[in-house]
Amino acid sequence: MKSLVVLIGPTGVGKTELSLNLAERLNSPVISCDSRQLYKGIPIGTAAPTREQLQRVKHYFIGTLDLTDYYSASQFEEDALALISQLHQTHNTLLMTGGSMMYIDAVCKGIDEIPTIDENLRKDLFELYEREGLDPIRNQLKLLDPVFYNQVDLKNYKRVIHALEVCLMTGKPYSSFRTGIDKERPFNIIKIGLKRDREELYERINHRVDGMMENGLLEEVRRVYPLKNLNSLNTVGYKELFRYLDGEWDLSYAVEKIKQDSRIYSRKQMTWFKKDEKIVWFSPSEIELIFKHISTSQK
RNA sequence: GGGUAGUUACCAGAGUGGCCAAAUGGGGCUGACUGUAACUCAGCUGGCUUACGCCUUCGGUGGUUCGAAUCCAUCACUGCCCA
Repeated sequence: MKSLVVLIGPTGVGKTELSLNLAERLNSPVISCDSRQLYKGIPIGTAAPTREQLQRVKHYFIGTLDLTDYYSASQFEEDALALISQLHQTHNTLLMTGGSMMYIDAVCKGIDEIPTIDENLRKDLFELYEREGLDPIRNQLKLLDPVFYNQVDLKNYKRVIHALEVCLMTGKPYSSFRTGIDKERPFNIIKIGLKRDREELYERINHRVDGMMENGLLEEVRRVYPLKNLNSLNTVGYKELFRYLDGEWDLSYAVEKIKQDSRIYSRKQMTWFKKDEKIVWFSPSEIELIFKHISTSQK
């Protein structure tokens, strides 16, 4: 049976460095599972692997998309499964790593088949929302999909709009696409979680942000500033510095906000991961111990 | 030394006699989340309690009052102005 080892953890916990060690031991490339490192041109703020790290181990899904490209968890599911299947021909065990919760689940559990939404329809609905608020959208959804209407958080405009998009696009209720059934994968999945004390994690995040600034994050943000409204740049590290460039915030405040938003993001990740009972959690020292055992048993 | 404004929960800041455990914002915490997900959204945030509720708070102390964060006296501290 082929396997996929998935290294999971919140932002800043140290996945990248550990993934290199693991990949070398497993003799596997690294399949990145990060919804932002996927994009070209934003390596500093997304803490993408460095050039040296990329040379050390072959990586997939790093810097492969343009910021203007449309992408989604569902597409990642498709792309990742195709890659995994191909790599499994030559590798028994593969390593995937990343913190994008939904992308991980898309690969491990699958996402229901839903047609991709037409760009214009999405735009029209969003404009309707901006113009008249959520009420007309809610009302249409209530008509077209009363089941989902009763399930959604009706204040969450993204979920509400998306559900309506699907209804209008397909002529069927959104809820009819939602099976809630996990897909079977033709390989064994091992989930390893890297954990750290919150205080330590926060410290690492804060330091990492300072390091990003020293490494030219502001320049990187300036370069993509003209594209600031793209979803790909609705991202911690960018949205805050955009506000600095807009003249709304001063620089030190924006940097503090990056740290704060990163901490919040790491917490949201943990909330999501906590529900996943398949994850086996290790602290860095426990991982070190395991590595030591592996290396002695190999001698 | 004189005058004046102030001292409210983690922070900022409303509240000027009962409807006050005390608006609001920030921060913090907890959670939801199957196609734009580093998105988007929600709840909690004095203590005990599942809850009804009870208890301790609005700089300190002492008063007035049926009743005080709110009124009075006094002490302490802080800002500003004058010496």
